[in-house]
Parts: sequence; C-alpha cells; structure tokens
Amino acid sequence: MPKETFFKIAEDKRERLLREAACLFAERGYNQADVAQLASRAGVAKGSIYNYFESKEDLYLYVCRDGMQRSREAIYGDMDPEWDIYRQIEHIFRQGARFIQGHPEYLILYANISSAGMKRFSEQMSLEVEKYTADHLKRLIRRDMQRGLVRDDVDVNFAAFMVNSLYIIFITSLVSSHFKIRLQEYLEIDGDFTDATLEPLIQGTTDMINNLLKPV
Amino acid sequence: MPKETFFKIAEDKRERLLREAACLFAERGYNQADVAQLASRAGVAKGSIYNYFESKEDLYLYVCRDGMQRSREAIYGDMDPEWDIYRQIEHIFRQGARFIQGHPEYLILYANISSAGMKRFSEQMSLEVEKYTADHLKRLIRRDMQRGLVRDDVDVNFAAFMVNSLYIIFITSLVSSHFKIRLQEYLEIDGDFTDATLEPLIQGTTDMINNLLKPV
DNA sequence: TGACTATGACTGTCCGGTCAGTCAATTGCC
DNA sequence: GGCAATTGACTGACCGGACAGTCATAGTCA
Repeated sequence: MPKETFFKIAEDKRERLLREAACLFAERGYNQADVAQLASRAGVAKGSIYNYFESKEDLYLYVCRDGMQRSREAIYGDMDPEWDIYRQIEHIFRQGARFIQGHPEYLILYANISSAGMKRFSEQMSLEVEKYTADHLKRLIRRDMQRGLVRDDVDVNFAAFMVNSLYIIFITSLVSSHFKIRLQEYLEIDGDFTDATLEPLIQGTTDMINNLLKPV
Repeated sequence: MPKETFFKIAEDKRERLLREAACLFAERGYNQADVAQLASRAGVAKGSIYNYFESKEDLYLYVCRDGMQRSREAIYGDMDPEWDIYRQIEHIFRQGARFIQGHPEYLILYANISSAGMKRFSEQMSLEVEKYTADHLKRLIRRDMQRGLVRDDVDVNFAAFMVNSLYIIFITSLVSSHFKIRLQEYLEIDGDFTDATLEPLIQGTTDMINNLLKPV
C-alpha cells in the first residue's frame, strides 16, 4: 500500500508514475527495474517515490494490483452477466485481446509473477489474481449447466481450468516475446499480427471450448 | 559455447557445475543468480568458471541448451516413431511429467526465457526451443491424417499449436509456483500432487486432444 | 621445467534506500 | 490585505552492499 502522500499529489502525476512503473517493470522485470530510471521517466525525483511508497517492493505490488483491476474493468466492465457462457467467453477473448494489445505491460506483469525468483510475490498474489476468474467461470458453468446450455457430465472445476488455460495461452501469445515467436513458428506467419491472424485463433480456441462444453 | 578447458576437466566436476548452474538459474533467475554462489555450490573457484566460460551469459545459454537436450532425450528417447499420434502424445505427457518432477529446474529455465527482461535471450533461443516439437507434431498429424487416424478437416498448424499449448499448461502446472497455486485453486485440491490428481489431469487434457483430432 | 588449471582478493559499477535541506502553498494573526 | 509561521511535498548527493569480471600467484602433472 502507498503512503497517504501518494493520494494527495496531483492526479496526473500519480497516473504518470503508475503508468511508467507498469511499463518499466514489464520491460525489465522487478529486479532489473531501476527506481532512479523510473523517477526520471515519470518526471519526479527518486526521493519522491520513497515519499509515496515504503519500498520498491511495495510499489511493485501496488502497480500489479492496480494493473489487475484495470484489466478486469476493461474485460468484465461492459459484460452483461445474463449473457450465456459462450457469449461471455467470446467477449472475454475479444476484449482481453483488445485491451492487452493497447496495454501489453499489464499482461507481462501477470506473466512475471510466475517467473524464477518471484516465489515471494507469487505466494502473495497468485491466489488473488486467479480467484476472481476461477470463481466467475465455475459459477457460469454451473448456472448454464442448469439451463441446459452445458453438458451435465463435465467436471465443473476441470472445465473452468481448461477454459482459463486456453485464454492464458491465447492472450500470452499476443504479447510475450517468446510466445509470439512460438505462435509464428507454429502457424507459419511472418511479421506482425493482423485481424486475419487473430480471428482464426479466437475461432479455433473458442471452438475447442464449445467442444468441451456444448451438449451433443 | 564453453572454452576448451571446460571439456578437459574431470567429468564429475563438469556435471556438478552444470547441475548446480541449472538449479541456481532456475531458483533465482538469470540476473539474480550469483556466479560466486554458483562457484561455492559447485565446489569450484569463481575464477575457474571464467576459465570455462567467456561470461555469465555464455554459461547461461549453454546451461539452457544442455537442459533442452536432456529434456528431449528423456521424453523422446524411448519413443517408437511408429506409434500413432495418440500413443505418442500420451507418452510425451507421462514421460514429461515424470522427468520434470525429478528435474523441475529444466522446465523453470524454459519458462524463464519468456519472462520480462529476457527478450535478448528469447530472440536467440525461442525458435530453437520450439522448432523441434513443432516440426515433430506437424509431421505426426499429417502422417496420421493420411492413415485416417486424424480428421482430415483439421488445420495441421493450429492443431499442433493446440496440442503443444495444452502440454505447456499441463507441465507448467506441475512446477511453477504460480501455476501450482492456480491449479490448486481451480481443482480445489490442497497439499502436494499425488498420482490421484495427476491422472485425471492427463486424462482430461488428452481427451480434449482426442476431441480435436479423432475422426467422428 | 613448462604448460596448463585453480584460486580468491580486488576493482569498478550499479542500485536500493536515506536524509538534510529547499521551496511553494496554506494558515493564522494583525 | 499583508506578513510571518507552519506544513509537507520535493530533491539529489550520498552510503553501503551486491556482484560481474580480472589477474597475479599458487598448484599440479607430465
């Protein structure tokens, strides 16, 4: 948590700091991110950052949590809870892709809590990151199973796990340097992503989910 | 590449160094791994390491490539190329799980080339890491499509991508601190992995692959 | 003896965190 | 309104620890 001072400064300064911090942590990783460099990028003094946060670690945790909320807002914000699971999932894939193409830094932050030397952080954050989506997916599957939209012989937990796994692979392939190269190698595409490569990817992945869930 | 000296020293020393390096890089990540600490763990002097390798970076790349070969040998070594794709995939899942439970460090090394600040490395290594499996899977799918074991309307590249994606999620869930927590949250299991949790995971995942590939 | 390997103290650099002092804005007093 | 006092945000030089890489010397073996 930031110190109170952080909430008293001008909003645009606060925003700038959070934005630059997210980008820097995403570019260089927690350990390699330099507080002095962040200060200069955000246009504040290094000392100021320590007026706002207890430590680099505090700053990092706050930036991650803030990014998580922004991602959730962007993806779930305009979703009607009454939509059936298939429409919701497609919405999540499309909004997720759109949001993360504009703000890849937030996905990279997410990916990074699972990298080496981050055990300390993953123990603190993994649960709170995953719980929201896990609960949402399980609830949705159960609800639509009762409505007859989902096969009644699927294992709810495993199905939720699979849906989310496919989403992670999908979204990570759009952003991470390694997974982009991997996707290009598998799909034999060169250069950057266009809608023409994104669309079949969404289609193919949601088809797999439909196969898993839809009654025969 | 190591200097020649590295291949002239006693084999057990060479092995010990590679083993400890893999573990240390996996535990702490490239940047946080300390060469002096590696030296003391491996029972050699820090200077010696610089007699064997040009730099920490050289050492790291060699350790990764060496780990990749060991993993491949463990997984593909005793596989009969004449087996059908379903048997091969099951073999890969089981051998992969077995090997990586004994040597989680190699999977963590793999996972790490996709983390922040590792772009430099992923540009060098991602292709050579992924190409082997990608080619193998595509070849296999094409072959068994001709043999009538795989639906002839699947997109070979996308199917190979999906099979490998499911494998990555599966194997990563057994090892990475974050993905272990995530798996436990989804499947609502506590404590460590037993065969009782591993088996349905393999079963569920290979079922999805069968759904994707098997003729109706 | 000579060719090669082993060693660990040393060096220069980098970076998280500190702190003594500055300055602008706000408050309180006449 | 004008002035002084107070507050608290801002600053960057500085400190100490960590760590990659070096090198002069010691050890080893043929």
